Amino acid sequence: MNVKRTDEKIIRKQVEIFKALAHPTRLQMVQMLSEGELCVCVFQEAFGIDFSTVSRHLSVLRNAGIVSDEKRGKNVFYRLVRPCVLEMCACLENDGDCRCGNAE
Amino acid sequence: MNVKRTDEKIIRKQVEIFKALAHPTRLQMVQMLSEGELCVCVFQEAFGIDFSTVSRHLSVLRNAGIVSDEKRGKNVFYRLVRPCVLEMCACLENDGDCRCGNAE
DNA sequence: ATAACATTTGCTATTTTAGCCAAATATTAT
DNA sequence: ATAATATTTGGCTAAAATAGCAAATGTTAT
Repeated sequence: MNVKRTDEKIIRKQVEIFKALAHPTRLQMVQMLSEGELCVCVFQEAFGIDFSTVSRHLSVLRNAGIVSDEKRGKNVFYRLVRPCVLEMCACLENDGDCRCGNAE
Repeated sequence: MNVKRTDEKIIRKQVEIFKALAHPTRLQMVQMLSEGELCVCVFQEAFGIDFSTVSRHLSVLRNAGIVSDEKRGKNVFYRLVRPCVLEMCACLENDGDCRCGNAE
């Protein structure tokens, strides 16, 4: 059988990105960033979890290349650098009736 | 701070889908299905892993609503029911230069 | 220099996921 | 009915992900 197989390296990168998005807190973080950059403290307040946990989640997103960070003063601001993830989420929201790209 | 927060139920569903895609074997399965339905045995051969493992991966994809299964004769065929995941993968493939939806 | 604040990193306990084997189930062939 | 084939499920173990606490780091204010 010669079914299409994608390059291993590409698969690994895609998996890393999907993995990063595969957590409720991180996914909400991404969506909160749709309006623009946010400081770490904002996430901490919004979720009411430990700072260290917030930081870890953000670093998962950063390592996957979904967000970038910038230090200004004593704060660190995160911003979305891969806005297409919002498209993905929007697409998935139309549950069961997803015609995006009508790939068929 | 009144940042946008998506409905919890929607988030959970999205997370389930991303989680399903967040594994190299499953992601390749999805891409193999882009050409059309495939029998379980094809995946088994392609990956050389245990049948039970193949079956488990497929059920993760099915529970997430990404594929559907149909039994015909003594075989079970899986097919993609959410082709937009292919769009997502294609988008992520343009590493670092993803302008899809130009959401910015 | 010291203190206060914001964030990250090291460590540990807990939970979740992955993958195999063996057993169960379902379908077709004999 | 029995055997052979295809797939799923239960049980188990190893590996990975999550979350909190405490300590470390870097930045601004005193």
